[in-house]
Amino acid sequence: MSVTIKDIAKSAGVSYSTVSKALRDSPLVKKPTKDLIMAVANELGYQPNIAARSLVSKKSFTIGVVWPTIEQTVLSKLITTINKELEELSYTTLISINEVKSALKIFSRYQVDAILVFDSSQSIVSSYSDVPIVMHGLANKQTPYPVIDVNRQKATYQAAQYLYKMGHRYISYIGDVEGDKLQKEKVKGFEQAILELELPTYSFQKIRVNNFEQYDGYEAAKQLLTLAKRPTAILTGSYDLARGALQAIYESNLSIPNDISIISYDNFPALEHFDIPLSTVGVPLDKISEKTIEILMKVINDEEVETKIFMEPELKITNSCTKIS
Amino acid sequence: MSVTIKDIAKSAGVSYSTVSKALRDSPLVKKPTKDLIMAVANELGYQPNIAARSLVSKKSFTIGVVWPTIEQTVLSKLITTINKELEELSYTTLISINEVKSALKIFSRYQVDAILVFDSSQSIVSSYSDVPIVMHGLANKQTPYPVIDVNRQKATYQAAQYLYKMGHRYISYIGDVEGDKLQKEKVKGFEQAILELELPTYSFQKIRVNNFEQYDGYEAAKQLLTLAKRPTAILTGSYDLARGALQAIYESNLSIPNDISIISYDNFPALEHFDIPLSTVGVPLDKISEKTIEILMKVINDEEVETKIFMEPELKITNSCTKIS
DNA sequence: TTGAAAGCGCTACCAG
DNA sequence: CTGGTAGCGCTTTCAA
Repeated sequence: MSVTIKDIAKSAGVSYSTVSKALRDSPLVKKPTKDLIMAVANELGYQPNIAARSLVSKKSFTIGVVWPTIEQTVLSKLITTINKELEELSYTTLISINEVKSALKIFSRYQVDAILVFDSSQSIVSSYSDVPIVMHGLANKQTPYPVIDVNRQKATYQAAQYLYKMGHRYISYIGDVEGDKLQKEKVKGFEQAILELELPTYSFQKIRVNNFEQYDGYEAAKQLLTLAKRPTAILTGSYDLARGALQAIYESNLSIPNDISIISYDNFPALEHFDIPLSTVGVPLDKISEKTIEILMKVINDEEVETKIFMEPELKITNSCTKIS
Repeated sequence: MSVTIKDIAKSAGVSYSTVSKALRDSPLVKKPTKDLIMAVANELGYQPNIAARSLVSKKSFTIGVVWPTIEQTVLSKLITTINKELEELSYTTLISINEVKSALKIFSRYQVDAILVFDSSQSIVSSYSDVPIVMHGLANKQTPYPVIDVNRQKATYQAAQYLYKMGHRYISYIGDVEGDKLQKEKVKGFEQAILELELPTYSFQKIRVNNFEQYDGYEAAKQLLTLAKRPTAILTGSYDLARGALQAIYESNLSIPNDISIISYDNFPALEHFDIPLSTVGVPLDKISEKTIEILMKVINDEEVETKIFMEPELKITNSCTKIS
């Protein structure tokens, strides 16, 4: 059997309610008593039983994260960041990779304080019990819980517009053109730019990739670079695709940005270790994470919170883009 | 408040101990009563409180998985598989991405039935409380808990020997030569083959890569293929590296296996969608998963279990290898 | 400042 | 077969 507060009480010669208070650092316990109890607890290797604690206090200081698609590494960075920040707020993060419905059930049974759902499949989430839910995904529907969404369309739109303003007229988009709604939004933004700029559609190009690995970006870019009229600028749908594209460009002995400009969707701080820092557009990872924590804390404390939270992308231009005449 | 068995009892007009029994499908409750209770529970959207349940029954039917390195996608496949199999045994899997020590603390506080640790850093894990631990990693030290290890050295050794037997005398290894112990084991197996075969060391080659992405394999293979005396066979340290290498080979207009043979370390069922199926060596994913579940169930049921479990690699040869004269 | 006691939601045992 | 009741480990009144 593991050691309980009763064991500590016996060992320290106090009542077990005093132990409980001491361990919670209550001001109702005298310093010496507290110290003694702490010492004994330490020595015995005491670990509080969360089950018992949350049973009475109705608080578990735990956030459940529903992440059915661990294969998607993009999220791993965000989840790691969120995990770290929650830890600093003395919250524990537990992750389930089950499908949304069953993961929700698990977490509600565990009486976590809140559930954070990552789900691009946009399935309707009906809440079990009364555990508050926060979701990452598309905020297009009316939901009973807050959804944090990133304005992907605006991001690619912004990037395309910027490239246009810099004089580019042959711009290619590399991304998952036939993908899920999240991906389609990015394509939409690109297309919107075409429309508004009233440019001939042939001057824009979409290259389809099947997934988001570096290699796909490499292949797509290679294909582009052999065109008779090769693009003067490339916009990629993800960081990994950009990495592949960069490689293809270097291999073709083209230089960035003189021969070709490049901007990538995604915005997290891993993007620095290139010869030329990559221009990016998207919501910075730390801002998403910060907002997520903020919303989580709000729902936990029963504060009012909007159900649709759109985050604005930021365009970060570096030397990977240049003006052409 | 969420609904409890007392609410159900009131609604169904029975005692709450009967409800408890009915929900656990006990034979001590008559079918009609059971049906009634089930119906009411369903209607009320009842979710059992795990905290309360495990508090009294000392069983949580939950396995805690410690996975501090989510970035490593190789593991994501294995963990997904294990998760699925545990689900079928009606066990719940909860994942923590915190560092080993703090994750162990969390899970022991949650009174999970067992903790599964994935840790290549080989840090010594001291058990909190009495939750049994099963580890994936290096089984070289004496530990108080079972460690499941894969004989990586034997795997690469086997592969190199096989290639030798097929007449190859110029064999290159692509992998993380300076990596952690897990990676070094693979290198060791390769080197062991060189030694035992008493071949001049120059006929073997190790190409160092920094991480395990497809692109690294691509680059490494490219480098190899431009050598004056290019290898007739390549052994890669991972699936992703192999994919990159394949690409480089195709681009050089070489054909597999006529111009070059290739074997990859890693052994899971994603390897089929190549033009030529890849030869592999390693412990099949499903066998690792199966063994893991077996050990977990044993430690949960307090059965005796060895502390060092070595799994034997399997060499699967396909058309990606051929004999040369 | 400390201790005693109630009770969180549930299981398990015993009585009927 | 069903109901009553003790108690899991803990927090939180209320008394002392």
